[in-house]
Amino acid sequence: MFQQLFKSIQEKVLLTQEEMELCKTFFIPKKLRKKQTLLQEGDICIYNAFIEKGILRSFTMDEKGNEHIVQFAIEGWWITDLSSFLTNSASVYTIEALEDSELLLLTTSAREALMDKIPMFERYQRLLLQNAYIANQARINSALTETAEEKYINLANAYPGIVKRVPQHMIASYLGLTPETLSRVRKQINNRK
Amino acid sequence: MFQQLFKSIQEKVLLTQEEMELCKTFFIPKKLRKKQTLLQEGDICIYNAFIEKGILRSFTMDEKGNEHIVQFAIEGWWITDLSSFLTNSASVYTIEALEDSELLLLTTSAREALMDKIPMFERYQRLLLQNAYIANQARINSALTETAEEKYINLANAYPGIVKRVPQHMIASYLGLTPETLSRVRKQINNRK
DNA sequence: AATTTTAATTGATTTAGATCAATAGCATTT
DNA sequence: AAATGCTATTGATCTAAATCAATTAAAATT
Repeated sequence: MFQQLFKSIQEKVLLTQEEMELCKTFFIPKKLRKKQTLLQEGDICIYNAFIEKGILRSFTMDEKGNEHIVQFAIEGWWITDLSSFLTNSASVYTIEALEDSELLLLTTSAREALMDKIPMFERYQRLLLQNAYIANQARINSALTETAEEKYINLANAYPGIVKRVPQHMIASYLGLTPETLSRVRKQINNRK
Repeated sequence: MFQQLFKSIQEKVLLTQEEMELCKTFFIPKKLRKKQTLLQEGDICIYNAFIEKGILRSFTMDEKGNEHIVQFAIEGWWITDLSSFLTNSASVYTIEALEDSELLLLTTSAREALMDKIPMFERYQRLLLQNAYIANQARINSALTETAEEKYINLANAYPGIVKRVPQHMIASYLGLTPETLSRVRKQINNRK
């Protein structure tokens, strides 16, 4: 149940055996079936979720009913609406399982208690945030500078696991393209090969 | 010299008088005149910069010579190329002063030493990263969902200080628009008033 | 296996914003 | 105050991607 989590932690910091045991007590295991949600838009996000197995997405819905995917997350990654989670404000995102998934949930208070009791856990959280920050900067830069085709090719190279696992129209949504445009982009790429 | 920095820190965590004195010894003061750079694309970013006074931007240059502004930062904010800073890799961004500016610089090793000696400084860094992460998520969502006009109006509301202080074509660049488009968007908004 | 639902493709048309080009408005420098 | 270099505006045209619409393909459900 905790394999992926401790693998993720140990890649970044060193915990003692006792700290790892203590750590376990703060998480709430949770299974989600495909299409079930961890968070509904408008609700307050009370969990920071680590994914042991499966894949989830977070997305917004605009006035016209179009979904915009803000994040995908697979095994070994964390997902939450950080803004809602940290400030107890209504969430603008919905978080949904795209496959049957197994999660380890951390409430705000459990997260803070863990960081107070295990300083290396706070470091782990900071290192995760640093990586997420870098990834988001790269995504902003991509949105500002790349064509539809470049966006798709770069995503497929950087995260082949996600592109293979997720319906194509969701990849389009993540890239800020329509499904039709992504279909044509892919056709173009194949024609050239 | 350290007013803004300690104001920023104290908004997030509590340091003792001794910790604050210790803290000061790790920073390198630096003045930049308008148009001078803190970092050139291709160089390794060895500083994390806190801005006591002034305003800076980080940007990339594409093959056609177009600049794309990734970040603005004013008094009380931090700026760096986090990816280059943390991994000692060549920077893809240039960081430049838009006005005469006063900075406090932290090298990688100084930052790590500070975090080891003052746990609350690590917490401060984590809290900064959390806010930056939330802001970047919002910006990604904006790029995916908003029209040119919405992007401009929302930026002007969220950061009036920056929009007033920076040339219009740089605001356009930050929003992923051409200067011509932003000029027309502004005209439209004014015509309606 | 048949039916319903959901996803992807293809074509025709539209549109938001980009590009190209010229002009006008400011600041700075001489 | 003339000249130089930025900055913003305005108009004409172009284009990448969106939208609308229909068809085909693949999953999921009965």
